[in-house]
Amino acid sequence: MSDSRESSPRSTYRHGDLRDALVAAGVEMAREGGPSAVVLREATRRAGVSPNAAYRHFADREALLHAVSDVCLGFSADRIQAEFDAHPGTGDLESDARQMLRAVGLGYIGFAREQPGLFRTAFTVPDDLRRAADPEKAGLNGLTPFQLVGLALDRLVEAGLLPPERRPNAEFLAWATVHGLGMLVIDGPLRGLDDQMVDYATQRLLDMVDRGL
Amino acid sequence: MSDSRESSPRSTYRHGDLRDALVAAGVEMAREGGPSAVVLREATRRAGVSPNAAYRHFADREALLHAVSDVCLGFSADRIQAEFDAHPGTGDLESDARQMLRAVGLGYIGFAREQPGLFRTAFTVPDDLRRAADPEKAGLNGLTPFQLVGLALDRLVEAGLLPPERRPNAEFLAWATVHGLGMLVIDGPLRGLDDQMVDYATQRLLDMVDRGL
DNA sequence: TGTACATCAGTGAACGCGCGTTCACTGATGTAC
DNA sequence: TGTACATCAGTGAACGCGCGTTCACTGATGTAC
Repeated sequence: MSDSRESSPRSTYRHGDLRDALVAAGVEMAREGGPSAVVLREATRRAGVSPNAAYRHFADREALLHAVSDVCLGFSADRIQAEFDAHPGTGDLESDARQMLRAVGLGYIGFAREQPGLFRTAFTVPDDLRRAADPEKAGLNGLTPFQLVGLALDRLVEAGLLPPERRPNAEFLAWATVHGLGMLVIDGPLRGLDDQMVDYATQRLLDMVDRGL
Repeated sequence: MSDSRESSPRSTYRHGDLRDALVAAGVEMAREGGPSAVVLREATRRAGVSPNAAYRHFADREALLHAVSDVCLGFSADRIQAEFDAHPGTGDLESDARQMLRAVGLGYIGFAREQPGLFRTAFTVPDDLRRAADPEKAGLNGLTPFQLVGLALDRLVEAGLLPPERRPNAEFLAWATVHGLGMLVIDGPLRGLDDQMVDYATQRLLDMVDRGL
């Protein structure tokens, strides 16, 4: 303490929670530029740590990216949940079930539009690792987006609006639909579309799913 | 000719069609790794030319990527057209119209699965340029994928299967649907899915569109 | 309570790499006379 | 048909950059005695 050696303060030494700090930095980079913007060196820079320190916590860049991607997936689940909460049930089984599915779609596309970088990071996995859609990549409520869609579909079956024999794997259909619009709008040829037009397309898309499922 | 100076052969000098050679090289790179794999230096290398030679034909890397992307879009149109041709009309207006829309979907998803790199290059534009879906990014038949969807939808209207008031902008809906499945399957969380399962999901997705449009 | 020691999260420097882009240039080609 | 010349598609070398990753290390911390 009163030792007067010139050693620098080293306030960052023994960081405490470097792993989380790196992931948090990675998420910010993902927010700004999607998965390819998640750069290991930059993450350490933002965490105030030397580049190689990251290797204490991640095998390589890929491992960091996966961790970041999982967080993003959780965020998307939260966004969908928020849309649920904004549309409380009326008590009518049928309309509530349909509202719930719409809420999933709205939340999903909302997330894509509001956080395109995080969206792309959550839903495009890097080259080789093929992982299922299940581990603990959940939101605050403990559910993944995939499970939230499933929940909504279950309600539709309960309400008698979806024939039970069409229930299995129906997640893929609903999911693909909103995913496609999200992608086209944030990253594809539909980029120029103004907000109003996207709102409109979203509604019509959800109508189509409603009718077509 | 008989000049015995030691000057190297320079067979590549005055290339002849360097622009096309660079685009072709770019397409091959895109095929292997998507848009981010389209690397200017590598393109010149494959064309047997010095790196800066590219700047005679493209303002920068971005410009090359756009040219490559346009070619990919044309390829996708060709693939859709091939699916058309594989399902010749029976004469029945209704079923032909429906078959045609299905063919667009099948061709689109087929292209995504068979050529994921080209698919991603065709349908994800780089960061800033927001361009409409129209210039001469067409296939051999002179039509863009977007226009092909439109054609199929027009037939549905003619056949009385799609109410005219729902026709405007219906391209977005059909497009988003197949685009989403394509993306999820080649690049997203549905990557692990085996071919059979993807076929099945595709059919059900097209059923849904058929019913829901 | 004090001391010796093993652990291991961080440091600092360096590596090789491939990228996009710019520079001043050269020499094959097409055109005007 | 032959010659002078402008054009411009290519060369070759170099730049600065930021990346991922590896190396040998150091010193704060927790634990055993």
